[in-house]
Amino acid sequence: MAGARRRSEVVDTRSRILDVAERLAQIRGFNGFSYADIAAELQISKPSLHYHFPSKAGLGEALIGRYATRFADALESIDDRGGGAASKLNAYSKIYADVLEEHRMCLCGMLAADYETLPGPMRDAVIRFFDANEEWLTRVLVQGVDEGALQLQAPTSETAQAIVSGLEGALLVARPYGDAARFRAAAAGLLRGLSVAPAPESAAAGK
Amino acid sequence: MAGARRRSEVVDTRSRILDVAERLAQIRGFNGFSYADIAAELQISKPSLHYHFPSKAGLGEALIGRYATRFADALESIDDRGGGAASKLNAYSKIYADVLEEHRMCLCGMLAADYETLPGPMRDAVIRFFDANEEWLTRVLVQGVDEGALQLQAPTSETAQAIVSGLEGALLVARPYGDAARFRAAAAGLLRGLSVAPAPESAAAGK
DNA sequence: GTCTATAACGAGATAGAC
DNA sequence: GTCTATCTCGTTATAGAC
Repeated sequence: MAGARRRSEVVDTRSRILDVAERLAQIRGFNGFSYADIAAELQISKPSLHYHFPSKAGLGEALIGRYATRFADALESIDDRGGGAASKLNAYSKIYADVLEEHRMCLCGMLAADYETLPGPMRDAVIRFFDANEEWLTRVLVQGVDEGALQLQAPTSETAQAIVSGLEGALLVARPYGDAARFRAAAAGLLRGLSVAPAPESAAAGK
Repeated sequence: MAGARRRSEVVDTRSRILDVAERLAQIRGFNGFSYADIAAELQISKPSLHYHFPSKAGLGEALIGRYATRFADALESIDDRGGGAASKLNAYSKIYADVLEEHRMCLCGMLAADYETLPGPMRDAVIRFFDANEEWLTRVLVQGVDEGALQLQAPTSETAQAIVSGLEGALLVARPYGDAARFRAAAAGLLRGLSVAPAPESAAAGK
């Protein structure tokens, strides 16, 4: 029976720590929050945090790991839903829009800004996050080209890179303005011009 | 004769402080460097820095002010050089490429990430920087449309916003990879697809 | 203008009791 | 697992001599 009912609370303390740390990291950057901030919000002591995450570097690794897993799940769920490449790209863009809705930056976009100050393992995980996004996008773009739904203006992998960085930049700049419309305009223009050159028959649909 | 020959040194101490602080802010973020870092690099004491810039918030304001002025000068210089809208947009993109060459992020792109932690005056200055960039880009896009050299796929001001955020994002993501080609690919794809839809006669040039 | 010395605070982290 | 108490260090900033 030892360990029979781990995680019996409604939400795990470890998870609640990660939730708070994640939000703070997305809003203030990895160097913009402290154990004291998390402790105050969860009303526990700093040493309790250190019990769960001995070092902030380790906390940071756990943060990216969970975020990347959740992101990968979201991409898998888009695939499972089926549909054309254009609708998948719109769903992809919506993930970013939802992040902005909470007045957050993408965690890994924020960590890309903090990159020079991050411990090695966190750096590697940030790179892996972008790589995974680009691989998924590349698959979707190839599907779109095969379907005849997309006409790319540049090599597939470069287009994937431009989409990732374009959406990250749209988040980065829109957030100070607190303007979701700003993000939508940049994202729509990006997808339209860069890759979602719709097949002629749907060109005037405008939806 | 008092004040007859201010700034007699080869380079002003104040300017040298700003130079070092600027580079550190662009690479590590505004919360990622300290007075001690600047002092060590210039081999002067921390209180000497405080003589020139009593508070870090003031230093930050001076940082953005000088950066924005220099940026505006660069844009004016592009205008003075004359040429078509497409070549102006390429020159604009090159400003960003040159920043990446020094392994830096755009100062205001970095400060956009740090935005929530910045003092009010710095926030305002960051917004003004993006506004000024978009105003200049809007003028260039209008020129390009008038010339018949550009065909926009979205309203002019939205296209300008997408260019700024697209280039900022391309810097943000390319920097961790240490890959200038990554930036060039994203920037080229962005300009081509978003606005620099070249007039039919130059479409196949590919230079 | 630049220095030494120091204040005042917040950071990440540990010891050890409960 | 959580706590109080504490450590050590780095941070911005000031006092006051030169």
